[in-house]
Parts: sequence; structure tokens; C-alpha cells
Amino acid sequence: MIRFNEVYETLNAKPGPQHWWPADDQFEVIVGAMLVQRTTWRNVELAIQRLKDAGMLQIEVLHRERVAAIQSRIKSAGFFRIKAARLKNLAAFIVGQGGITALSKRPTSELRSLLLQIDGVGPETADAILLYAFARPVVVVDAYLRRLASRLTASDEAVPDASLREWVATTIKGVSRLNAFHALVVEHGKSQCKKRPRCAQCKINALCQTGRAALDA
DNA sequence: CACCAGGGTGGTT
DNA sequence: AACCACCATGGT
Repeated sequence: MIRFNEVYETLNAKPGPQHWWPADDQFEVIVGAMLVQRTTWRNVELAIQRLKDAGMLQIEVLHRERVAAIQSRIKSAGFFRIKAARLKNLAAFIVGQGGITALSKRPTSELRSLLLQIDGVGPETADAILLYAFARPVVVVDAYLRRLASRLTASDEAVPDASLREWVATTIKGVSRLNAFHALVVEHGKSQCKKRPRCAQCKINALCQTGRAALDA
């Protein structure tokens, strides 16, 4: 297995963005999680700000708002038609569940299956919401982590998600560490070479060099 | 001009 | 179960 604590330390040694998922409240985190799908955070920030300016970034308001009005505010985040419909539906779901406070009282596994019922919330978004909005100790498995893990294996083999979850969970303990770990993985992933199968050609290869030494037999 | 970004869904083999 | 097209704007 891969010892991700060494990966963590390696990535953490490099200076990077500090407070990673800035938001005023839990709902803003959840909205951001939906908007950031297949989009840059930069474009999501603009959309969130435009929602705020219109006073729409509140559950009850968004729940009542016209889809067309939501669309016009989030265009910068891309896929604005489906995302607008999903945001409105998301607000309706939260209202139907008795609000964020009520949801916060649910056990993690139960909350996860609830989130997965929401249209537009898949495994990754659900885990990001659990970790960043509800502060649950959850491993977020995304494309960056998969690629990183495959590069830490001897011949760039794909690592099953279940193994990734298990390995990260056993080496990265606690909400704050899991929080920082996912942030580090994403930040590193952005600058990591995607085309080469090996890390030798990458601009940032320090991680993969040390990372390979972190492999168990 | 092509390619990509902190995915998910629905349809086809 | 493994692909596939699609969603759409903004940056490089």
C-alpha cells in the first residue's frame, strides 16, 4: 500500500494556498461544491459573488427563486442550465430535510446516502460536502488523487477507489488533516504533468521521487 | 485554433 | 460493468 502520510508531508513542505475552501457558511460550501464540478474555482467565485449580490445565496431564497434568474447569475461557472436547476433542487432538498442544522445531526454514513440522492451529487461531491461543509472525517477521492496514486505505483497501474480510501484513511487521521490533504492533492495535481505516464518529465517531480520511496512491498 | 477545469447523468454496447 | 456524449463558460 501507499503510505500517504509521507505524501502529505512532501506536499505540505511546499508553500501553497492556506485557507483552501473559503465560505461564509455551510450552504455556501455546498453550493460551491456543486458549481465547481468540471470548472475552475476562479469562475465559481464569480458565480458565488453574483449570487450574493442578488441576495440569492440563502436556502429559502434560492428555493423560491426562478431558475432563469439563477442561470443568469452563475453563467461563469459553466453548465449553467443544469447547475441552476440543480441548485434550486438542492435548496428544496435541504428545506425538505429540515435545514442544515437538522442534517448536521445525522450520522455520516446516513448523511452520505442522503446527499447521493440529490440530483447532481455524485460520490466525489458528496464526500467533499461531508468533509468541508459538515466537518466529517471523509476521504475525498478525485481524479488528481487517482493519478497521483497511479504514479506512485511501479508501473502507473490504476489503484481501485476502495484501496485509495482505505490507504488514505489509515495514514491520514482527523478532519483537519483530511481537509488539508485533499487541498494539497488538488493544488499539486493542477501543476502536475498529465500527458506523460511517468513523472520524470514533469516540472514537479519531487513528490513522485520521494513518493516512490514511500511504497510498501 | 485546440485543450482543459476541484463531475454527474443518461444512453449504448 | 465499461464506455460514451453531453453539459457551457473562461482561461491558456
